[in-house]
Formats: sequence, structure tokens, C-alpha cells
Amino acid sequence: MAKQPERLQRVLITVDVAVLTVRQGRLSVLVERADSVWRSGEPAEEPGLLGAWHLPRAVVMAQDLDDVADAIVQDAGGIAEANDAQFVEQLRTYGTMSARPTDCRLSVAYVALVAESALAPPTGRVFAVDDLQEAGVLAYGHAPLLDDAVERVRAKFEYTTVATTLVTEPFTIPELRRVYESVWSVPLHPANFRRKVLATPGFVVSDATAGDRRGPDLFRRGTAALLHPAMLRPGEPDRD
Amino acid sequence: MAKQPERLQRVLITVDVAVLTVRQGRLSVLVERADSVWRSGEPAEEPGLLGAWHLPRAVVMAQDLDDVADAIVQDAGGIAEANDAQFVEQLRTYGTMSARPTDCRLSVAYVALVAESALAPPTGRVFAVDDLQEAGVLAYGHAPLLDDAVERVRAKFEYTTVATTLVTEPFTIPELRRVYESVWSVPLHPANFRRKVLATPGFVVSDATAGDRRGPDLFRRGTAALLHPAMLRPGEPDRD
DNA sequence: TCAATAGTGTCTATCAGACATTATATG
DNA sequence: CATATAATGTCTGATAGACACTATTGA
Repeated sequence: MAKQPERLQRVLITVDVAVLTVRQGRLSVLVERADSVWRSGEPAEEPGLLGAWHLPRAVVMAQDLDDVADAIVQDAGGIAEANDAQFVEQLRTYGTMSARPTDCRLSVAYVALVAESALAPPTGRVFAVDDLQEAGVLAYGHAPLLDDAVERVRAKFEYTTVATTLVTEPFTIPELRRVYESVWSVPLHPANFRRKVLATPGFVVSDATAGDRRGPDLFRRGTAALLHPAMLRPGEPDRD
Repeated sequence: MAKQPERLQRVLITVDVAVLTVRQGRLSVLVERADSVWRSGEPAEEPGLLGAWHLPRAVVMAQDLDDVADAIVQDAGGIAEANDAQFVEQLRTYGTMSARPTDCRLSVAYVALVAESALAPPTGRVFAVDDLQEAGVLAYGHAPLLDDAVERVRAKFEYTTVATTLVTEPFTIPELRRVYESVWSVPLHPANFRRKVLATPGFVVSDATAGDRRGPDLFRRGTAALLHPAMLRPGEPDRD
């Protein structure tokens, strides 16, 4: 009774990560080709998928799920040192459990946010998200994953300070605003955005080291992680 | 190359569901005893857990994850007919992958919301959530799952109309308010709550069938699923 | 010098919270 | 009749969106 191996399922468990960044003013995502060498050291197992684009992924063997996700971000993004202000969060699990064991797959999906300056993808490329969504070419069922990841990040921007992880310090308020505009795909009112950011304590802090500098004011990341109250994205036209 | 069974992991995959309801004015959750007959038809596999309370769960064999979650809600809740306005949503996956195959477990967690009137748990009981959290007795690592489930539902109440699934139609505005107060564990201003609910189109619709009835006004569920703007819970003291 | 952008100030409609008032039901 | 609750109306402070104005930068 202590061991009941007959209840253990043979399942291919992967961690799949949507590594999002802002590149040239557009929300973008890191993709790889199915023919590139896999993280497990073996080539892609399905000949039909050779050459198809997909999100970075790895088979889970005997590691913690979050650790696998972190490793994928580091590896696929070509990130040198483990970044401090890195955002990696589990999204949900997509499952295909079938009676045929070879069809049993679980994909534990993650979203990650990485500054473009920290990315040096060794085997992949960075594509604008809407270009990819329009083309609809993502393999491994990664299209809905990417959709969910984008929506998660857009929502996170409303009530957290994660946006500051996508700018290099020190940064200006307009730079931070352009990150929001890129992720939300909406233009924001410069004056109101500035007022809102500065009115939220701990969002950004003034960078005093550049006292005599000319040009726009410089700031660094604040200590707050959550925004109170939230900075809601516009667009939803109020009823009535 | 077509089949690579050596990459398949032997893992115990379960779906674990926090079935939440409001009972006697308190947010409550459905729990079972580990010695009760399992959904798979076998008793609990770990003698050390005999008699411990845990959330309803089931081993996933060859089914869709969402279908398993729905079945658990129906089965553990003793729900007769498949309810229309039922809320079942995936939370996230908790994983313990170890080098020892017997320690490899994946728990795909779900939250469900069910009206207390629809619950007739055949093998479990319904406990107030804060009593359970205080006691800290949940097995199978279900304590953090319950915490996450409660937080997810509290957040859902802010921007969706799921609260209406916990009252029986027709209902009064104060009844709906008491659902919010129970889930959020905060008292709400009656006048402001009423104004807010009625100002949101599609949240509730007036029940004209009880035209000559005495007493508070009766309403039914509206067609809206999302609230614009959100009904934020109080408590977060504004800065400054 | 001109154009574009950064920064500051102000106005207004809207909304949340609080309070007052009246009506109704229940003891 | 008294109390509790439902329902309606009003007031105020805070906020978001929009606009105007000035300052600064760079072509």
C-alpha cells in the first residue's frame, strides 16, 4: 500500500516561458526554432515541427518548476548574471492528457519580463508580439500561451511597478511612459502620466547624482512593488 | 527518434480544488478526510495522512484538466445537476519534482465558487476559511493553495460579477452586499454599495415578477461578466 | 529660429465615502 | 410603539482626463 506506481502517469512535462521585452517601442517576445538544440541536449523530437518557431521550453526532470523557468530565461535570453529586478511568474498549466501515453503532455507556462538591454539570445530571435500573433505560426500550442502572457503582463502593469524593470537606470519619466505605451499599445497623456507616477510614493525616486545635468529629470526604481491606487489603462469607454 | 520514452517522467498528477462558498456569513471551503474513499476508487496512499483534512482532489489519468476539476466539484460538492452559473478556474500548479520518482508530484490547483444552497457534500464538510487557516491543518500542501484561492476570489469580486453566483435568485441588494462582506471580511457601506451596483449596467436586473411584494427590492443576475469600473475593496488606506 | 518634447499649472466631470432623511418591516 | 433595516438624496474630497503655458533641447 505504501507504493502504488500504477497510479503514476507517464507524462512529458515541460516548462514553457514567454520572455517578454520592449524592443523598438513594441512589446516583443523571445522565440526559438524547433530545430535548434534543445535545452535537454537533444534535438526536437517531432520532425513535423522542424523549423517552426516556438517559445523557449525545457523538459522538467527532477527540478523545481520555478527553478526551471528561471534557468530557461537565463539560458534562452543569453543573460550573463542573474538579474536582481527580474520578473518571472507562473501563468497556468496547459494539459493534454490522452489515453495514449505518448500524447500525454503538461505544459507549465511562465511569463518573464526582461529589459531588452539584458537580452543577448544565443539561439533565438526577438519578434514583436503582434506580428507573431498575426502570423499565427507558434508551435507547441504556444499561441494561447502568448496571448495569456501578454494579458497577464498588461494587467500587472496596472497595479505593480514591474514596468521599471524594462528601463535602464537612471531613466526619465517619458522613457517609463513609452514602456507603458508599448506594452499597452495605447498612447498615454504625458502630463497626466507624470503626475500619476510622481504621486505614487515609492514608484520612482529622483536621481540626485545627476544634479547639474541638462535635460529631462532622471529617476531610479523605487521600493514599492504595488501601486495604490492602480494606474488603469485607458480605452475601456465608460458606460452611459 | 519518433519515440523517446526515456524523457517521460513518472509523476503523480492530481487536480486539487478549493471549493469556496459563503455559509452563515463566512467564506468557507469544502474539505474531506484523507481516509475517505478516494475519487480514484482507492483509499489514501499515505498512512501518515489518515484522518487529515484536505481539499478535494483526484488523480489525473487520461482526462482534460478542466474536466477533472469540474467533476471534482460536482462529486465532492454533491451537486445534482451541472450548474449553469458555476465558476471553476485554474489557479496555478504546485510542483515537487525530485530525483526519487516516488516524490515527483504535480498538483494542478483550481478554485471553484458554489452557492451554499447547491452544496450537499456526501463525504466532506464545510469549514470557515479563517478557522482552517488558523488551525493550519490542511494536508497535501493545501494551505498555500487555499490562501491563493481566497486571494484570487477576493480579487475576482472586484472586477467581475461572480458574487451573484453565491445568492439564490431572486435576491436583494443587501443579500448581495453580505456576500461581498463575507468574502472580503470587511463591512461595506449599504448606501454606497447599492448605488455602485445599480450604476453598473448588467450587474443585476430588477425582478419585475414580484411587483406587489412588500419588502426590499428583488433582483436577478444581469448579463455582464465584468465590472466597469471595478468595485474596489476598501481597507487599503490611501497614501499621504 | 523653429519644432519637438519636458515640465508645471489649472479646470472640469466623475466617483467614492460619509451623512441625513424617509419608508417599511418586525419585535 | 420602538428598533432595525431598506431605499433615496446630498455633500465633499480625491482623482482622471483634457487643455494651456513655459522651458529646454536639438536640427
